[in-house]
Amino acid sequence: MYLKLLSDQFELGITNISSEELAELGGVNAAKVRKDLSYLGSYGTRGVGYDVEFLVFQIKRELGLTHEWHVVVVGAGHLGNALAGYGGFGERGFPVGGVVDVDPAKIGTVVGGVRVRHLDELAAVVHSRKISIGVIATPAVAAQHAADSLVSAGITSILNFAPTIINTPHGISVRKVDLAVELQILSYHEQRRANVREATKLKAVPGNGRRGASA
Amino acid sequence: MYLKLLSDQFELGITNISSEELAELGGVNAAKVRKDLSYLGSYGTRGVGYDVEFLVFQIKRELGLTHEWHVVVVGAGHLGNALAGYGGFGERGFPVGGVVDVDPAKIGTVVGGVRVRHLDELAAVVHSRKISIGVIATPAVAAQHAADSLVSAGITSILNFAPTIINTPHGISVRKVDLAVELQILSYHEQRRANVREATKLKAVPGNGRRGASA
DNA sequence: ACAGCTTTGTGAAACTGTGCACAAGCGTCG
DNA sequence: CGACGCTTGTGCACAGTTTCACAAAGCTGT
Ligand SMILES: NC(=O)c1ccc[n+]([C@@H]2O[C@H](COP(=O)([O-])OP(=O)(O)OC[C@H]3O[C@@H](n4cnc5c(N)ncnc54)[C@H](O)[C@@H]3O)[C@@H](O)[C@H]2O)c1
Ligand SMILES: NC(=O)c1ccc[n+]([C@@H]2O[C@H](COP(=O)([O-])OP(=O)(O)OC[C@H]3O[C@@H](n4cnc5c(N)ncnc54)[C@H](O)[C@@H]3O)[C@@H](O)[C@H]2O)c1
Repeated sequence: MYLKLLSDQFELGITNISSEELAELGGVNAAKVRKDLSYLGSYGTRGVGYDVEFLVFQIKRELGLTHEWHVVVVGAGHLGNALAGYGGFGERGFPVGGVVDVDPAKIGTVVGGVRVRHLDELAAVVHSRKISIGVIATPAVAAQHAADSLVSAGITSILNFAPTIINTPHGISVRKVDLAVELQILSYHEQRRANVREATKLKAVPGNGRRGASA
Repeated sequence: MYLKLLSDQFELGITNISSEELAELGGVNAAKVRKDLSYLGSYGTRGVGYDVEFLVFQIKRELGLTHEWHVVVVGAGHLGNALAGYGGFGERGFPVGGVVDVDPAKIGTVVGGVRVRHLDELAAVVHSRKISIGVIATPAVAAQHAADSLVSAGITSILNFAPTIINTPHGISVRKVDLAVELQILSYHEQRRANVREATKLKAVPGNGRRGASA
């Protein structure tokens, strides 16, 4: 978040920023900002603030963003297309270095300037570009297979969009983006707003008379 | 997460589950599972476990998923199309109840069975279906405008895909999905794996000799 | 009816994260 | 060149979360 905010500020011509201002932009506490940034090193100047450009560099260094990370997308369907065709990743340092699928109708088509290749060629795609991050955009049933293929091909980080938990060997980083979960969190808040009266009792008296219903 | 896991288990014909098993599926601690579930009420049976179907119902009730929540998508571009055309939301209780855009070329086209309407008609779309959740899939520069339009139309929850922080009045729930951030987290782990030697010093001696560079 | 086994529900402890408050350090200005 | 104002960096306290550990409770078989 800090990286995004600071990059945006830098674009606007801001060269220096205080923890107070940065906290305001990010909607967090200023002390937290300072503590977070202190993990990078002691790069602020007392009485002045932080040098925006320098801080951007330091955060990028810490996150490993000093060079680009090509990613490979598995599944060239709706989502795979949107992802590959989306320039935003390249801008943020993650160009799409390959797209694979199993559907003969998809193979050979070009999405986002990249030709779709067969899943069997995944290892070749990965090695040719030294790719270490894979994105799963296949249906849920194929997600585990996709993950296994990625791991065999030498991928060590996976971003999973399929709404299923995938199993990977130890040492592989996996992150899951589940849009339905995001919506559920929103619906929970909506629900809460709808009946504030009952909600206040939530933690105090959770069993609200329905106790025996499980019998 | 529990809802998803339990629903999946129920589909597989599992009618009863212990906190131990559920913890295993979710990759968390069994005591945590029990404490989490205890907030819903005391619905387990000692010596036996939890009734899967009943627990699914209880979680749905708590999350406000006893009825469907229609959502409105703002922006009918790549992402808006993928979202509207994606049946997964409807299945999980969030059917797309409307799509709006400002591009005349997009308006009138049909995505995922829904006709794209003009942003000006947002309030009408929202009221006709009693929609309270809006999804922003516009370019970053238009995200704030989209948010303002949603709020004026009466929306109280927003899911934002644009890589920018939006300002909303108090009382509006906002969640942000930033895919670049997910990739950055993965690249951080990759980075760590690449140089474990230096990484061990990270917290102890953060300023590794580059201190003066900001001057 | 009761022993033995299993699993929940939950205090208490351990751990992690957040925020306050202030000394230390830097820049500026008279 | 020293006083003053501003902002960082961090010790400490508080808050929240996770885990442990065990009594309570249900089920099965005798
Ligand atoms: N479309 C969305 O907006 C959206 C949103 C959230 C989550 N998702 C999830 O993303 C995934 C993809 O969604 P989609 O709408 O793009 O689906 P889709 O059906 O349009 O595309 C899936 C693609 O995966 C390919 N595929 C199938 N098995 C494969 C395998 N073993 N290896 C490689 N490729 C394989 C198919 O040929 C197809 O091209 C799904 O799991 C979905 O739940 C999609
Ligand atoms: N495509 C992806 O895979 C992807 C991934 C992550 C994030 N995003 C983000 O999602 C957003 C949309 O991406 P996209 O690829 O679909 O872009 P896109 O350009 O394909 O679509 C944007 C759509 O929004 C419409 N629009 C513009 N201003 C509007 C306004 N004020 N009100 C309503 N509609 C408006 C445009 O007419 C267009 O149809 C962007 O902010 C992007 O950063 C996209």
